[in-house]
Amino acid sequence: MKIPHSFYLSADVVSVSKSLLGKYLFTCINGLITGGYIVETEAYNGVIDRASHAFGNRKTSRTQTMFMEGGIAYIYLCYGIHEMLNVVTSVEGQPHAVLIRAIEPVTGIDIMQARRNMERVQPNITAGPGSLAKALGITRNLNGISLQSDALWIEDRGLSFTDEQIAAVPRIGVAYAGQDALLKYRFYVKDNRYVSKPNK
DNA sequence: GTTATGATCTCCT
DNA sequence: GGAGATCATAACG
Repeated sequence: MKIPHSFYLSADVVSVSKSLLGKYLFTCINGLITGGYIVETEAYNGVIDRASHAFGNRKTSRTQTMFMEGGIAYIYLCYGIHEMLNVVTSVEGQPHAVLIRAIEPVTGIDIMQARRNMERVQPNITAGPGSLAKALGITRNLNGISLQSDALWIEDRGLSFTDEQIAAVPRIGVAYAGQDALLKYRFYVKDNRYVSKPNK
């Protein structure tokens, strides 16, 4: 059921980002399984992408996870508050990653609701990378974990979308990246309630 | 050692 | 529509 390791070794992070739409993402934290299918992603295209932490081949203790072989998770803290989940792709030495921005919840919705302190289930329970990580119980101690593990993994259950159902637009929150901020590296399923709203 | 800032979200007006 | 939260990271001295 888990997507094979070879899937993540593709050199084309943009097409992997697109392919991940409709795939099922799960976590098992403290024995609690939560997950759903991915409806929004963004591609971070290695050393030539100004929006990427690894731009210019910048190797630091934080970014070393991105330089490892694909098929693992890159998780980091942003704005001092939010954990972000990325899927590392391509071969060792190529710091490509896909930011998972939103899922449509399927499994363990009550658990996600409790983690988010929400009285009612609303679409924004898993819309946006920070919310998504919180709902799934993802923290930095999962940084570098294999996607073949039993704590964090992605499955293919046969769901997929056509090009007409997928929108490609510029990424969110990367205005500092100059020209690269214009690249259409954000992909989402049109008309899905769980896609994050652009914050402005 | 110090400082500026961010792949964001929530609450307030 | 806008500001505050809150801290690891990276660049600089």
